[in-house]
Parts: sequence; C-alpha cells; structure tokens
Amino acid sequence: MARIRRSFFARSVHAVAPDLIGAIFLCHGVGGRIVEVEAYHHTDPAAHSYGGRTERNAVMFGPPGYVYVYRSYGIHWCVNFVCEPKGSASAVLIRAIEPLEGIATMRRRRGMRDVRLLCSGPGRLCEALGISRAQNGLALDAPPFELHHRDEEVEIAVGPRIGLTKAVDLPWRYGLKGSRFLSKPFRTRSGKPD
DNA sequence: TGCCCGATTAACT
DNA sequence: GTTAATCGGGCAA
Repeated sequence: MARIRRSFFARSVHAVAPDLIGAIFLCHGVGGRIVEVEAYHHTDPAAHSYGGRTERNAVMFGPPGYVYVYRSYGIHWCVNFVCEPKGSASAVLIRAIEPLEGIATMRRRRGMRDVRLLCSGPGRLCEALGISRAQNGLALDAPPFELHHRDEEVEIAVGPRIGLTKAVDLPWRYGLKGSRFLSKPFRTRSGKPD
C-alpha cells in the first residue's frame, strides 16, 4: 500500500477530505481505516482559523501535511490534517476510524471492549491512538505516524457537519458509505440510514 | 482578571 | 432525550 506524501495535502481541503476516506492511519502502529472526516476551510466561520492566527491554531497556518491537535470541551483531544498551501489555514478533522491494528492497546486506553466504540468519534479515536498535545505540529509522513492510500475504490457519503453552532448546513462531512464505524449515520434523501 | 462557551462523550432518566 | 464533566481561547472591562 502506497504511503501518502506531504504533497497530497497541498490541495483544496475539499479535494483532500474525500480522498482520505479509506486511507490507513496509524500512530505508533495503532490505528486503522479512516471512515469519516470533516473539512474546515479558513473562510468558514466554524473553522478555528477563521478569526486569525492564535497560539492554539498556529499549526493550521503552517505548511500542509502536519497535524493540528486541539482540546475539545476541556476534556477530549481532536486531530486534524493541515491542507492547502502554507498559510491558507485549512484542515481536515479526522472523526472516525475502523480499528485494524493494535486493538488490544485501544481497548486498554479506552477502557471498553466494543470495537465499534473504540474510534467512532474525534475524541474517542485520539484516546485510542494515544494522540494528545504531544503530537501537535508533527509531520504526517514520519514516525510516530503512518499514512497509506486506500487500496480500493470506495463509495463516499456526504452530509452536514456534526456538533457545530456556526455554518451548520454546509455539506462538508465525508464518510465511507455503509460503514459500521461512523460516529453517526449519514442520511439519504429517502431518510434511510446510509 | 472574569466570564462565556465549544469541531465531545458517557452516564443518566 | 438530557446533562455533567472540565478547561483554555477569546474577548470585554
């Protein structure tokens, strides 16, 4: 399986986000298949970079191919991949992973056995993969990370992002259609779970 | 300095 | 469906 290089991220965040669905993401050999992401463009009121550069979001203003980790609700960590040319301050939030490698480690860190709940949410997957502020600003193409292109075609579901209070209707959430490891199901036009 | 609130989660009823 | 947990960023004063 081909390793994803930094140049992969030097594109529109809306091109990178769906291309990450199905990719393999590991931290210290623990992780699996990315099944859900959200795009955050710097012109988007919901993006952390929208109001300009601060100490917290500084990594978003740096070059693409690095991780931006932030604390959510004072409790959880969430991980983003920085995209677009340096300074455009856009990133993709990794929201859910299908666990494949290091499942015993994930279970220990998460304190639960159900594989379906190990990485199905941005805070959950960071706990399972051991990602925290210590990884903020690290490059994706070097240890402790491993990132590989998907090895087969996938069907991608699209919908509005989750948990926002701004720009709630923009359809910038992408997922692996039919995956059992999504943080929430996508809805089809008929209203059936996707 | 003080105050409000969030790209969440799990444990409730 | 509802809510507590928990804390740093951002802004008003």
